[in-house]
Amino acid sequence: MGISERKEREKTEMRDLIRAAALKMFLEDGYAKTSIRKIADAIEYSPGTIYLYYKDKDELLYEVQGLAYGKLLEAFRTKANDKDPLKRLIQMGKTYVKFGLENPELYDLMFIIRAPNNVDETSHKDNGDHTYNYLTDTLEECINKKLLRITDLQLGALQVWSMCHGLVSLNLRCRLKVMALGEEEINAALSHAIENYIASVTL
Amino acid sequence: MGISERKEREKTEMRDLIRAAALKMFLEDGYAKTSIRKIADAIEYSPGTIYLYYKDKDELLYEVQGLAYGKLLEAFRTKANDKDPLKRLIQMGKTYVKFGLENPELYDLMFIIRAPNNVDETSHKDNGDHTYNYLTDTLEECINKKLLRITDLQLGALQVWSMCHGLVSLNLRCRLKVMALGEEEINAALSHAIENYIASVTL
DNA sequence: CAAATATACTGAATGGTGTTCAGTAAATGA
DNA sequence: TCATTTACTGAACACCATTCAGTATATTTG
Repeated sequence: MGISERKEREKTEMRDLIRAAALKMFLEDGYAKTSIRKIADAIEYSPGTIYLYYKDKDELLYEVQGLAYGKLLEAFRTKANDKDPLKRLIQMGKTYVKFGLENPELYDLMFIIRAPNNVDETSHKDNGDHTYNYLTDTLEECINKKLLRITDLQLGALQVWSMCHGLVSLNLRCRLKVMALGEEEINAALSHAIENYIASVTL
Repeated sequence: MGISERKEREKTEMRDLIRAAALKMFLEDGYAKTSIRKIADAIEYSPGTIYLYYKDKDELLYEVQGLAYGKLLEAFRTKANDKDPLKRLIQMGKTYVKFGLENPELYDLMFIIRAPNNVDETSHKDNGDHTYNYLTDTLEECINKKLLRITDLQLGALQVWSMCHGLVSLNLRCRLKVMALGEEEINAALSHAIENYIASVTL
């Protein structure tokens, strides 16, 4: 029976269509401002149809998060691949911050938005894990080669990630206003902060 | 004329009433889930009345942020006041993280929610500034006494704050799931991370 | 004191949101 | 050919922030 296979194909194609439209609109206008109605309009279907393919808006967010984690991983692979793990670590930090500042809406949905807690995890989790592992692998190499003041892998990863996320998210949410810096100065400060931090944990 | 003074008083009393109800409900249910209608219900006025005292929901958020910054400052003053600036810095870090984890909805509205950009700043800003200055003052003392690997005050403040905010916000948003730790372990990890970080920048 | 004005408040209405579901029309299977 | 399954629709539901004509009370003026 080729029919059921075709139906299967059409089903995943429809899911892809919805996901793609959602990604585009989430990127442009953000998750909150993108309504199911608008997505439905964009793909020329009725709002109800989307619910035949996705349980709710959260599940759609979850899928797009998977794509976004993949994009970040790709950025790491192309821009943070120095042989020297320490240099790679610095490249990673800068790539991460740059990624966040250049894709604010995407970063938002990846790490700032309240995560849906009603969705089963599949490929989404994989992409997230792979990206996180890219960090732990690099960090492990640094630790093994005794390049860092850091000795605990998990604790180190938590620190590096938190520092980078803190820099990006405080800036995206305009909470660095208290520092009374111009936009240029802020970007420079973020860059300096990440360099300076890695330097301070380097032996 | 005592009348206009009484009217003035009544006006600020009404603002206080609304602000207090909003604070309570924001704390319990979060900003997003607290509707103007619910606040109006709680104080037994109609929704329209709230708009006679606050321009919009954002302005209400802005006011409550002021209160929240004040609460954090109070926590610093009572729990992070060691004479030794280095010890004080560590106390501050721990106090900050504890504050965030114990008041998730408050922390949310202080540092994670999209800031309103349509509001004039007054006492809100003051509270935020004072809290930030508590950090820079402590850090400045550490730098002056040459206790830290940090030399630039602003850069140092940015780093310390970002690290703490990163730890809290990643955890509040359940993004530390990738680390596959239990709740107990996570809390310990956050505590360790902050200690370990300060230690690594200590001379 | 009475009339005019200013103030405080209401609640229905507007235009949005996510989500559901009875109904329809087309494709498939018997 | 007819019954059934499948895909889709769009109106309806219960919310949301915000506005504004209308009302009722309080104050000021003549």
